[in-house]
Parts: sequence; structure tokens; C-alpha cells
Amino acid sequence: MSTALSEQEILRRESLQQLRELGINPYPAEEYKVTAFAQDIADNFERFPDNYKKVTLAGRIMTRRIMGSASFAELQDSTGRIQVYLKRDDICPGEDKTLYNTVFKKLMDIGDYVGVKGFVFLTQTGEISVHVQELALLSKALKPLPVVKRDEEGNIHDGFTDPEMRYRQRYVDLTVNPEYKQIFINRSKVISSMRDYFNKQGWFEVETPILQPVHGGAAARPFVTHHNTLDMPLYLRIANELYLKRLIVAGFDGVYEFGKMFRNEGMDRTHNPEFSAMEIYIAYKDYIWMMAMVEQCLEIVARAVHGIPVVQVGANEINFAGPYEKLSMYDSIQKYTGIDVSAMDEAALRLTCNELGIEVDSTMGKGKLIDEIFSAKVESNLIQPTYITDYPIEMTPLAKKHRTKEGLVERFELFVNGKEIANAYTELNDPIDQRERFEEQLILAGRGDFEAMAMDEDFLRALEYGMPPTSGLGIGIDRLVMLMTNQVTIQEVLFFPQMRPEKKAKVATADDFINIGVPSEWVPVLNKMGFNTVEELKAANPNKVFNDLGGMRKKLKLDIIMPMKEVVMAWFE
RNA sequence: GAUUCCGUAGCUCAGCUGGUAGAGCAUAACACUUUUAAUGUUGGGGUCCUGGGUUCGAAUCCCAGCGGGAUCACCA
Repeated sequence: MSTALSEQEILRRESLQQLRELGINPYPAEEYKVTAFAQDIADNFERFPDNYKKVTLAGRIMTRRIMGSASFAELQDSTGRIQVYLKRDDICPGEDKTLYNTVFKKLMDIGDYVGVKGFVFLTQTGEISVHVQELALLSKALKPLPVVKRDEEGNIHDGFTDPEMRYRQRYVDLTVNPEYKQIFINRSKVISSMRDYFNKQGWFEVETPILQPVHGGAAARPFVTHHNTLDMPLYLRIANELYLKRLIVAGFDGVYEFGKMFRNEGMDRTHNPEFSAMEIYIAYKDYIWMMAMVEQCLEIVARAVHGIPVVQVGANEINFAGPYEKLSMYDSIQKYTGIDVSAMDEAALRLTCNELGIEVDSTMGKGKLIDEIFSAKVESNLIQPTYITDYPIEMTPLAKKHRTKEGLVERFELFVNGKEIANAYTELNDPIDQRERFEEQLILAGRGDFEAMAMDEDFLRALEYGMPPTSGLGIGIDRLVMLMTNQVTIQEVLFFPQMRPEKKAKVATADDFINIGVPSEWVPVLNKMGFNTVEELKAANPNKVFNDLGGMRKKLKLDIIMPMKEVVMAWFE
């Protein structure tokens, strides 16, 4: 990609200069008092035309159709697009037609922010439009926007679709593809409806550390950083579970946190290195109570986004109204493979995995092996919301042992559309049991499982002071939003998904070239020749550069003085 | 990390078995007072991702790298 300015960018900078010469500030400071919005006019003008006899709108020019002394343009504001009609003699009532002929027709471009005052009317073809009486430039755009065209059937032509460009330049994406804004509006509704629901129950929103000395609460590889003053490593949290439980110890009955978690693992269409989770802990409850709470909560969320609890996700219609199907982990494996793994030891599980064609390695313990079978054979079948309950103790070091079933813990995960979206326990509050579980994790870590949990002495100390019986829940917000907005990639529900850094070509400023003696009018020519830095220029053959300068001068028909050969040679000293 | 596809104008994309780089939109000029993917005429605009190789000759074939997509693995 060329680093020098494109022809269109140069033209827009020239327009900027001409605007200033005409006494028009392309970036005015004053407030612009907007009184109307595109969507509102579209919805209400025909019923209440009298309300729109004097309107002020602001937004970007998205298309222009100029026909001599009259023009149509489309103005896009935060709510949508509306056509505006400009007539030369209306916006320029006097002799001076500069505002229309020069400013609007020549110096304004697609992408510029403008303000218009006028009245709403219906054109001969029946389109609601604003007849402009006053036009103001609010902000000049120096880069041309991609022009996405939509025809009468709503077909998109010349779409701005390259995912890389859309994610890297989300500001362009949402400008020219405003329909994607709805995903983020719905994301906000998911979060705000959950928060409202929790607050109404009297639960307390809290914030806990993101920089943690011990990364606990989940099985994942962390990002490590370093604190200079304390001269110690710190980890970006992979979970906030252990801190929220400390707050239950502290005496809060219900605490919840929406926040970013960070996991130093793979990136794909369902994983971003930082992702949002909601965790909530309620004292004196158990995981059975939590299932009912989740059903209520998710129905509220689905209704907040869609008005009904039924959500179309791909080919499936998913109903978030409870109660949801409940299936124990072992029963679910039995149901979808016909194999009863409940009594198997590690060796038998390993054999079963081999028979099912599931790859395993020596670091995997019993819990992990069962999880492998579940992931491979069960998960994708769970389309309607389904609770999988009662996990083997080995894979869940923070959950309480099952009240009746030996070797299991009180845990459920909620699966929807074949994906896990929530995880909940009756929390382990027996400090001695908790210490033993951490010790088992250390053994797994010793076997090479770098996702095994670390010992957290302070958390154990808190439990030793006493934590009431508690149930806790975590929900992956990004995945929930994907479900609620029918998106298959996490990137579509994140404004700024993680990307590899863009390779920036170094470009020297014009001053750098002028400092070594290049006349300013020749700097763009050097850039055009591919010399973006002084170093690049100095590495070239001086004689060839001198000759090429002459060639470029001729080719570009430049009316500038050719520098003397000695001057050019001096650049290279 | 593996496999695979892709990278050409500001944007969307053509470009055959290797032979001087194309279209639409955008942009510039002119015309046009109700258009709407406005229209008509005439222009300008390119490091064909980067670096090597093969060849008389590479956007095209080969190798390597960079970036992206998809699938898989790890994971939420």
C-alpha cells in the first residue's frame, strides 16, 4: 500500500486550504444545535408534518447528486439517513453564489460533516427530504469513505466487506455499514438488562483487581506483566472468582462484576485474548437455585433484545424461556455415545477415548479425559438451552462436593446452540477441602498441565475465616451477545477485536527532506519516486536520482525549477 | 501452531496456456431545477503485498516472508 497521499487525499487537502481562504473554518468550535434526527423524521413526518417546518440536522454527506443549480445529497446522522435538497438560490439568496457553486459543489466531499437548517417536504417521487435553507460545514473529511451503494431492493453494491479492513477501521465500517451498529446496541441491551435485573434483586455491583499477583479462578494461561515499583510479576486476571468470593466472606449477600478477562491462548472466531465475563455470587444459595435464576435472567435478556424469549440463531430457533432441560454429565455422555463412563478409572477412560477416536496425552487426568469425551461427542447436540450438571471432582477444584453423589461436584454449565455460555457451582467453602483441591492441581501442574490452578494462600485464609454457603455463576458476555445477535464470530460483537499490528511504513516528514537541502516542492516528487525516508534516499545512487527527478518533472508536467546537479549531490552528503 | 484459500486504482472486483494493466463506483472538468445505484460527454489515477528465483519477457509460474479469511487443534 502506498504511504504517500493519494490523489483524492491531496485534492481534499487543497479544498481545505481553499475553504480557509474563503474564511470558512473547516473545523469550527461552536456548538451546533441539532433539533431533528433522520429516523424520527422518517417515522413521524407524514403523520405530524407541522412539527418539521423548521429543523436542524447534522451528519455526514454520504452521496451527492448534483444537477446544475439544484442538488440532492444524503445526510447520515446517528439514527439513519435522510435526503436533503439544496437549491442554489435558496442557500445563496443574494448575488454571491459561492456557497453553492464553490463550497458545496467543489469543496465539500462525501464524508464531510455538515449541518443543515430547513424544512421537511416530500419530493415528486415521494421521498421525505429536507429542503435546505442554510448549510454549514462542521468537519472536513480528508480521507474518502468507501461508497457503499444500495439499490431499491436493498442489494448492496461495492460493499465494504473485507473483514480485516472492517475490524481495523471500525469507524469506517460503522459509518458505511451502519446496520452493524445494531449488534452493538443489542450488546448494550444484553448488559444493561442483566444489570437492571441484578440490581432489582438487591445485588451489589463491584470491581475487583485486574492485575493479580496469583492468577486463579480458572484454568487458562495468563498474560504476565511486571510492576516496576514493587519489582514483581503481575498477571492480568483470567478470572475474578476468588476475589468475588472474598467479598462474600466480607459479608455481602450478593456481588456481581462485569469485566474483561485475559487469556493468553489461541484466537479464532470464538476466542479473543480479552473477553467480557459477568460473574455473580449469592450467599446462602445453591446451584439448583442458580438454575432458576439463570432461566429468569436470560429470558429477560432475550426479551430486552427481541421483545420475545425466542431468538433465531442460524437455522435454529432458541427459546430462552425456562425451565431448561437438565442432564448430568455422565447421563449426557451415555445419551449421545451409549457409553457409561461413571465408574471408569483413568486407564479405562483413556481406552474409551482411543476407541472414540479422541486424541489424548499423558498430562490429562480423569476429569480432563471425561471433558474431552463430552466436548467431542455431546456438546454440539445441545441446541436448546440445556444444563449439564454434576461434573467429576477432578475437573472442578472450586466447586463443592455433591451432596449425595460420590466423586462429583455441584456444578452446572449451560449450553446453548452447541456452545457453553454459563458455568455455575455450589461454591466450595470448606477451607481444608479447598486446600487439598489446590494441592491436586499442583500435581497436575507438575505433570505439565500449565493450565492447572495455582495455590492462593490468601484466598484460603479468607475461607478459613468462614464463607457462607454460596452459589456462583459466570456468563461469557461475548458469546451470549453472539447468540442474541445471531453472529458466528466474536469479532463481530467486539468493537475492536485483537489484530496483528499493522505494518507501518516509515514516512519522513517534509521537514526531514528540507533539512538536508531538498526544496519543498520536490519533496512530493521524491515521495512519488518511492523515497519515504531520508535514509532510503541516501541509499540510492545520486546520479540516478538526479536523472529520475528530471524524468518525473517531465512525466508529471511539473512547472517547478529543476535543482542544480550540485544541489542534488549535496543531499547525499 | 497445522492445513487451505486470498492479497491488482480510494472502494468492489476482472485480468485465459507468461507478451506494454482493465471495468464499475469514487475522483477531476463540462452540461443539467425533484433526483435517488441520477444521467451524458471527456480526463486523471497503479511499488499488481514484500523479497528472491525461472524466463528474452512475470500481476500470471516456483520459493520464502508479511498480512488476512476459512477449517482444525488449545480454550470461554
